[in-house]
Amino acid sequence: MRIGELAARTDVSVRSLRYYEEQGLLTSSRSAGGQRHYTEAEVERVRFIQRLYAAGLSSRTISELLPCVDTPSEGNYDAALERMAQERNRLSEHIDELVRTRAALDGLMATARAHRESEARAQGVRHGSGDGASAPRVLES
Amino acid sequence: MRIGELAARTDVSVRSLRYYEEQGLLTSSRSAGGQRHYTEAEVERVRFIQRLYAAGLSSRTISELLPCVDTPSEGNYDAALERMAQERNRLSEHIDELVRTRAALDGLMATARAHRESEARAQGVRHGSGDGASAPRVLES
DNA sequence: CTAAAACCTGACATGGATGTCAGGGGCAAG
DNA sequence: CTTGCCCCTGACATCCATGTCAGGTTTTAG
Repeated sequence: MRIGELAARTDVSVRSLRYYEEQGLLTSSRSAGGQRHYTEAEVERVRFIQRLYAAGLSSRTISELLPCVDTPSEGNYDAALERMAQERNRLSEHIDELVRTRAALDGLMATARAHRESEARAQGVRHGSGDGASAPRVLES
Repeated sequence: MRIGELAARTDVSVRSLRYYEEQGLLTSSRSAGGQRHYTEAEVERVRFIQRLYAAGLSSRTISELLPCVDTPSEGNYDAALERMAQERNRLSEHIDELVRTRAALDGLMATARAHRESEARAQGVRHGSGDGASAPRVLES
């Protein structure tokens, strides 16, 4: 398939696909006229690349990882494994942090709801300035 | 405390703290000479801001959320709640994606280990070209 | 054959958080 | 007062994935 179709099927812009190739993350065969051609396999590969990007890996890191996927050969196992383990850790930490943030957000929402309801209970209150209470303490880790 | 101390205690650069203020995420009182002064409360606030950044919220989004934390008043609850719910979803999706990516990484590592061992078993093999097997299929979602 | 659609390369633009530098004050200790 | 350290503003730099535009070629449909 040509680049446009790959782009459509992966929801990644044509621009980005060319960029991936520039960064050595993706390869293509070329037609006589110089146009890029891809096989089905590239669809998954692009999705995988996107996933790694979403995980916060830089294209340089990705390009260090992919050779191991491409051409498993003795040389790159150890280095790649270490690299992957390292990124796995980073990723886990990041996930934990996001989970904590989500919890904080939940706390914030709960507090907001509670405040809204207490305000609703005290009907006919003075408008516009709330109750003057200090900010809800939802910021702790 | 002055900005340098806040920076040290939150592990956020002085530059960034000023930037937060510029974006309306943080306020400070000023000394006669114009220097920023902060209270203890700001330490937690900065940490919270960092957390939201880490969760992928933009400073604009954060600044839409924080007023609710600061001055809970009728007007901003509904909007802020909706906003928070929305960001919570984004966050959850993001987390799921990262978890999937981590799983994919685990698969990759397992495959790499397996290959290394199978190569170790077949001792004295020709060096440098692996076994010519096609790339491990670890890319599925 | 021709026109439209898709592709090519190369270059410059963007956004967002942050780094960094310049030139000038504030403030405490000696 | 002076020295040293921290602070101020403003501006420009950087990184990185993408967007976008220009000018030209290839492919495909009619």
